[in-house]
Amino acid sequence: MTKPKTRIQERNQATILRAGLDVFSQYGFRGSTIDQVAEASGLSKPNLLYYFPSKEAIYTALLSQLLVDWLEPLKALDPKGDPVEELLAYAKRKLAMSQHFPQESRLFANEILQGAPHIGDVLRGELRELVDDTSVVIQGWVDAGKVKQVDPYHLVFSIWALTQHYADFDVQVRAILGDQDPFEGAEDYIETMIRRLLTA
Amino acid sequence: MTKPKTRIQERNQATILRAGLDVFSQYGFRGSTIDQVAEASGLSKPNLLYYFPSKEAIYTALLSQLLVDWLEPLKALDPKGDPVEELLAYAKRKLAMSQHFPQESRLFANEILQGAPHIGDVLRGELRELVDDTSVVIQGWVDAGKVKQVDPYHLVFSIWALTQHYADFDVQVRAILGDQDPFEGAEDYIETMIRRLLTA
DNA sequence: TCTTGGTTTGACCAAGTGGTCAAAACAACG
DNA sequence: CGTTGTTTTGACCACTTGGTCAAACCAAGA
Repeated sequence: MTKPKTRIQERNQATILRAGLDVFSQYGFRGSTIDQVAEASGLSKPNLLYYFPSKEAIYTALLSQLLVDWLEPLKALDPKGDPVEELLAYAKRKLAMSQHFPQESRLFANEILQGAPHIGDVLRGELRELVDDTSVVIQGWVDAGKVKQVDPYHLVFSIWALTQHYADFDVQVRAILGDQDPFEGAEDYIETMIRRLLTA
Repeated sequence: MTKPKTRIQERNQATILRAGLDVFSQYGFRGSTIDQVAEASGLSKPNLLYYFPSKEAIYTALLSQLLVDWLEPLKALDPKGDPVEELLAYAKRKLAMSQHFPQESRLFANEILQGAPHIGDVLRGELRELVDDTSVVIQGWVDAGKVKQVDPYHLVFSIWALTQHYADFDVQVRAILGDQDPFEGAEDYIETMIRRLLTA
């Protein structure tokens, strides 16, 4: 059994994780320093290392929490629901995550860009199984004639790509759109794209 | 006038840039070290610094070359061509770049993820103008009824997202697809997606 | 009050970092 | 061969980095 945490522990660990997310999501694991995280969290470096044993511990704590949130929406896809609406709901949920938790998206992107050294196993294990299962469901919809012919795997990839792009490439998107909010247009666009892709 | 380069300079600078691409594309600017680049290029660190004055000089040299290659395909879009075929050709070209030059794509992704500190000006300047121009062309096609109603900006974003995803998230895509080559399915999928989006 | 256990910090360390420099090694040409 | 300009390197430096540690601080209960 794990020992109960004091309120101070609870608060400081949360503070550190938030600060770590700020820093790691921007610079990646190697490009970030403990001092940056300490600075961002308002704690001294030794104090920070009192709550987490190492830089890596902060990073992996963030990543494992992230993976839970990340896989959850795909699990929520209901095989018995209306195919197009289910996939649309999934895409919208992913887009909302890009809008409201862009740092999580960028943290993930950084990890993948660097070759997924910390989560390669999860990708080849849990994630792969989950996408395999989802693909079976989608293929079922295709075979039943409920949606047009489409490769299930690449469909999933495309939803990821389209939605995460607005978080990961936020700077670029805003540089081009200027003052305009990207996410309004994005939601309509993605809905249109998916509907035209899947319905006759 | 710039002084002519010797053959050795030519060769070593090219070697260094290739090595720099390997390293920077994986770890980003801050996460990479001169020693890594030196190691990867087979040169000693002082020797490397004989050809480039600093780590940043290598990085910016790579970035500026990259930006040229990056913007070029969009410029090649022909307003007088067939709309769907033009956009398909653009997407395919971008996908081919993801396939054959994934490191360039990841270098760019890293730079953007970190907030584009070195190329923010280019994004807000040259890139924005280019996309503005392209959007006018696409909107013209829409108004002329040559393609279905679609937001030109988000259409461009979606082509970027779909194609670059296969380079930037290569590890993840391959973790899910296993031995299967991602790019075969990707090309068909993207073509289908764009056709269904744009044609009745 | 004193004690106890969690909390915070200044000082420190070894390794890694970007970068310099003088000297050595080399290439090319008269 | 000797000279001259280019290339390469070992040694070095100041600073940063991840991490340690003993000591100080503090909160709460006996």
